[in-house]
Parts: sequence; structure tokens; C-alpha cells
Amino acid sequence: MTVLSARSEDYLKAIYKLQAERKVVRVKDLASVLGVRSPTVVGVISGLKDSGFVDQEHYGYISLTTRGEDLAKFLVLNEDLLKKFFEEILSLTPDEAGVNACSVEHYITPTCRERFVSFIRFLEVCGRGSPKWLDHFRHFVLTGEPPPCDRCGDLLSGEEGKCEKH
Amino acid sequence: MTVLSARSEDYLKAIYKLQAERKVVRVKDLASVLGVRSPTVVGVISGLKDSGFVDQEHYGYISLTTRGEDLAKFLVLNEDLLKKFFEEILSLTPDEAGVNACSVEHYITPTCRERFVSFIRFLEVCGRGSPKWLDHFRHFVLTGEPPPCDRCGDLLSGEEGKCEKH
DNA sequence: TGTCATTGTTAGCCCCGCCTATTTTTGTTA
DNA sequence: TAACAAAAATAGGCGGGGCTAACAATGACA
Repeated sequence: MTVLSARSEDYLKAIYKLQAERKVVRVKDLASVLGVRSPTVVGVISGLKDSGFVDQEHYGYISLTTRGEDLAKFLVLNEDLLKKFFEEILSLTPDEAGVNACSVEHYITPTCRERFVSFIRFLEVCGRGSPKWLDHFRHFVLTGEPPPCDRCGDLLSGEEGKCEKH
Repeated sequence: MTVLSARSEDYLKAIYKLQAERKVVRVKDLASVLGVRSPTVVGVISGLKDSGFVDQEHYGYISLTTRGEDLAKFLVLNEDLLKKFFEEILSLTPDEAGVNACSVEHYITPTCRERFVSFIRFLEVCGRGSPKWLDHFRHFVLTGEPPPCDRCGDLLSGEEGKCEKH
């Protein structure tokens, strides 16, 4: 079981995404989205071909093998998941959430990943969209102040959701 | 403003931590905690000396410059923060939380970091320790089931904290 | 069908972070 | 104080992932 570098995983993800939106993937496209020059792409792709993640004929288009696609799917799934967390929980902009997700994705352990999954699912299953605490948290992020009491509007200082009086 | 590689940051953090617990830091110590050989340490340290983060006399002990200490402090703070999140929110073991924090720390953007800070502070300020939703989430992680209703113990399926009846 | 722009490849270089083998320095101790 | 063990430094090599410059293949079009 070949273990890829973070950078190689980026290439795999990029191929996967390009393939989804553009049908064919060229060296030039990859270079452009990854912010590198063509020869760099050729070098990395050559390694990915050797380890069986990528197919390409000489001077031809780039595509993922079954193996490559399975891995890419998994990686992109994780990335999307993290992006969702950064965007919906931490209220980052879509762009910044994406940047963070893309780089962080490589480095979390499987259990950690599972916990992020659980966190998101918890919100969906048990919070019905946007639970109160999450609204409170967003308020806190924006203003730096504790959220107002549900009943009277005073700032919270007692238990969760409650002010001094309630 | 020199930008350090993730790996160099690891070296800086390691020096900082060793210095805190052991007073003097030797090449050998760093090699041991970072899992590399001495010449590797010598090489990286040499770079950190050039960029003014580290002091060391020939064949002598390693120490941080003021600049190096400031940066290391910042990095370790971020790492601890993330560790706290992984441990207390996602319920990872201390070890696994540490591993994830150490690697993820390098890659999040400043705003993202601030949001993690906010998240932790939110819990402290507004949740008074362990808010209900966090207990519910922990339950969800362990069992995969929605948490029980506060009032009757039925599984939740309505609003947050409420079952069908309540 | 021949020409030429576009694109992919090769060659050859660099830096980083790792290694082993070897040498130098240090400090302890007989 | 001379010898020796331990630790640090140097020399030199390797792979990954960048780069530029030069070259080869492709395909579109006159």
C-alpha cells in the first residue's frame, strides 16, 4: 500500500475535481490550478503513474485509475467535510474554509476525521439545522460578547442560555 | 520576515518545550524527541541560526533567541489550543489530540485559528464548563444514537434537547 | 499537405530534510 | 595530563518537489 505525500494527494484531488467539471485533464490545467509549471506536473504525474493512481498516454490526457479515483474520492470527501465544518461552525468564508480544509485534510488522523464527521452529523440529526448554541456562538464570534438571554435579552452570565435572573 | 517551513517550526517548538522542562537543550535531545538523527538536527538548526531564531556556540547548547522564543511561544500556544479542541470537543485521547494538533497547527490560517480560540472561549464563557449540547454530542459520538430527551429520556427527534413529546 | 503555435517532455539545476560514515571537539577520569 | 567515550560537526548521498531552457509532438489551418 503506497503512501502518498501531501503534495501528491493534492495532485490527485485536483485531477478528480477537474475531471468532474471538464471531462479531460491536461498537464497545463493541473499546472494552472496547482500554481506550478508544467515540468513540475509532469514529474509528479510520472510518480503517480508508477504507483498506479494515474493513467496517461504519451502527450495525452491525464486520468485516474480506479485505484486513483477511489483514493481521490475519499480525499475530496474529507476535504468537503472539513470545509463544511470551517464554514458552518467557525463561520469562515467559503474561500478561506476551502483553503484550510485543503491543507488540513492531509494531516488529521482517521479517528479525528471520524469525529469531525460525527460533529457535522450531530448538528444535522440532533440540531435540526441551526441549534441555539450555534447561533449564540456566531453572535459571540462577531461581537466578542456573550449572547443575549433568550427570555429578557440581558447578556448571559449564568448557565447556558440563561442570564442572572433566569 | 522569514517564513519557516512546517518542519522548522516543529524544531522551534521542540526546543521551546525542552527548554521549559530541562533547562539546557542539546542536539542529541532534539534528535531524540523529533525522531531524527543528529546530523539532520545540525542541518536544520544551522538554518534557524542563520535566520536568527536560535543561538548556539560551536559544540555547545542550543537556545532560542528572543525572536525565536516569541515565535515558539505563539506556535505552542496554537498547538495547545487545537489540542484542547480535539480533546475536549472531539473527545480524542490526549495523545491523539496532541498528534493532530501538532501537525494541523502549521496549516490553518490566522482567522481560522482565531475562530478556534473563540470556540473554546465560548465554551468557557457561555457554557460554564460542559454545556448540554456538548454532553449530547459526546453521547452521540460514543453510541451513534441521538441523545436522550432531558425530560423523559426518549431519543431526540424534535428540536434540540427535545423529544417528540416535549 | 506543410507550417506553426500550443502543449508536453527532457535535461539539468536548486533547496529542503532526511540518511550513513567519518572526523573533530569536549569533558571526564585514570 | 593522556586517553577515551560521548556528543557535535562535516562530507557526501538520496528523493521530493520546485524551477528554466531547450526540444519534440500534436493538431489546426492556410
